[in-house]
Amino acid sequence: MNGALRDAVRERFGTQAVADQELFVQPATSEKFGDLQCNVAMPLARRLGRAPREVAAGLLEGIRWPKCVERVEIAGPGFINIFLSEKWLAGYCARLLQDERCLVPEVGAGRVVVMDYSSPNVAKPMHIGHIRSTVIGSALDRMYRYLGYRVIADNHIGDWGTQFGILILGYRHFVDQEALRRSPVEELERVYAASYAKARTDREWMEQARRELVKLQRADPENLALWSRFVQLSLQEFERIYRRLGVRFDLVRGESYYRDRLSGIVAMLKERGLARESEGAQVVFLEEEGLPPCIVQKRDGGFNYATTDLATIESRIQEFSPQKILYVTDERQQLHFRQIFAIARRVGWNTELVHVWFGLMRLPEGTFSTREGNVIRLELLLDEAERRALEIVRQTSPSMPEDQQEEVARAVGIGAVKYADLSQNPQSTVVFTWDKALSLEGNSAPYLQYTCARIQSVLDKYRETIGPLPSAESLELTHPQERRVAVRLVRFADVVLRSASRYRPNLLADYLSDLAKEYNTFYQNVPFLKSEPGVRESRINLCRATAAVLRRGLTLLGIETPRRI
RNA sequence: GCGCCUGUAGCUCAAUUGGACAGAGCGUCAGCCUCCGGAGCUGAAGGUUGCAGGUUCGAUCCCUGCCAGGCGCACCA
Repeated sequence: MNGALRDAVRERFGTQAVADQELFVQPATSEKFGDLQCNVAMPLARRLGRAPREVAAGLLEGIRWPKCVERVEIAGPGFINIFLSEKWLAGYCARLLQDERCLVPEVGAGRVVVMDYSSPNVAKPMHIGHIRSTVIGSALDRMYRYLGYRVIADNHIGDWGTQFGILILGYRHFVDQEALRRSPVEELERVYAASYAKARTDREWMEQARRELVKLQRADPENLALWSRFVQLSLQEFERIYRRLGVRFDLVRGESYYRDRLSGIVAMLKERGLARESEGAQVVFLEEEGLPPCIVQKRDGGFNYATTDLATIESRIQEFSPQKILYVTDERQQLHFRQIFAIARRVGWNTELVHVWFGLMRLPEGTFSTREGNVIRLELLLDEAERRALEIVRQTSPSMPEDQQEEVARAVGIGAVKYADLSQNPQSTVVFTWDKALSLEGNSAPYLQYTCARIQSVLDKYRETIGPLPSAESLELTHPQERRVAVRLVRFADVVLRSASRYRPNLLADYLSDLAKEYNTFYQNVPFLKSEPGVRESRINLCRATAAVLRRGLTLLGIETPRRI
């Protein structure tokens, strides 16, 4: 359809008239304006100095529409309203029902994208601040994979750096082995905090920590063994959380993985005249880009995160030749990545680098920090989510066996936590409250899961009382509400594409809740199991198609859909 | 001081990057047949999109200036 319009524009107004990327058709803003609309006539009219309606009329004259178009109207100042053929809509839903992929095209086939998300620090428990990167990153990961991209999800954990000197020293003096066995990461964090506090007032202690760090960097066996143990303990705990969240990485390469490349990066930057000495450090100046200078080697000869990130890019390009590398981090790193990307461009690395940033998570009383002691551990949040969900499941499904209740509570609770984050614009700041994070009503995961379970139940009932599910071909739209559902099903593929290409899972979440709402209206107001044979089968198929899209959509967001909830 | 972001219904959030009378959920109010799962459905009330200008057929969106808040700005990541 876009093609037909674009061709018509080119033919009548010249090839320069519109850019390739320009959006031509979009969902209509109201159903009285049809199913789709095209607004291209108005900007075009301005450029041509003609009346918009006249341009629209000229555009439509003799245009060769695809067969899905029933009729077209010009309205208002020059809107082109497109009405889809009912028969085509029904046919599309029938095809969607028979297609494993819900007719979502594999636009990413043959393309590679590296994704960098979650990335917690070793020796610190994951807290609620980590959830956005993990959940948003994981949703984008799933969407890109589904679109046919080869995705390499790399958990770039903070496992190297100055903090390990302090930690090793603290470990030697303060560790409580019993506590370490009980709750390893919690204990490591305590040890680190104690050592850090001492270092701030005690110069000698600070100096010792620095020596421990140097020993580690020179591969002293004892310190290396300790470091490696800290990493292992932390990874085990992270893994436990990832399992609960259904998050999986292809690689877990911490910063340490790139440590042997760091001096090479700096040497390369110097050689190309990009880095030069300033105040004892090696610095890349980025005046042309309007950015502040970026330090790539400290005065003491040590490297910092900028160096590591550059080395990481180099390594990823060499190993995977990705078209794109995605970083999902909070907004505070915007400047840092703009610097890194600018340097990468100067070096000549032409992989597309994208910083997908999201707003900070805060508490009502302000920013949280380890030092303030007001962090909320991620595991605690997940526990609470499941607990609240279980309470409700027990109320609403008292006859369900206990282990199934728990299983449902898990899916619902975790789903609610994820959905709370995924359903809003990533870039907005989140003020954390328990009730918001664990919302189980309104526009929430359980509403969508409930809708899926209801459809499942309808299908079960059909098989029980009528027979095997009907052939997928029989699908007709005989009620206006069916049409509303069908129009939305048709949009699914576009929504997935748009949501992925704009790095906005909330666009998909919005769509799913809209679809579920239309379906529930249908469910509530239009009989189907009790309607006449024929119509009944058609409506059952519409239910099935809806379920397929809801399930697929939720899976892309990383949310489970239990058969019953 | 410079830069990035945010400000939308009482509350929590949308709005397909300039489109048609700004939409949902929660809360409030009024309803839903011995009927497929009531975690549901139908309806009502609720708005000067922070403020003031500008650009044009048209602005929550773009430009300028204010106000309020968040974040960042050379050796932490």
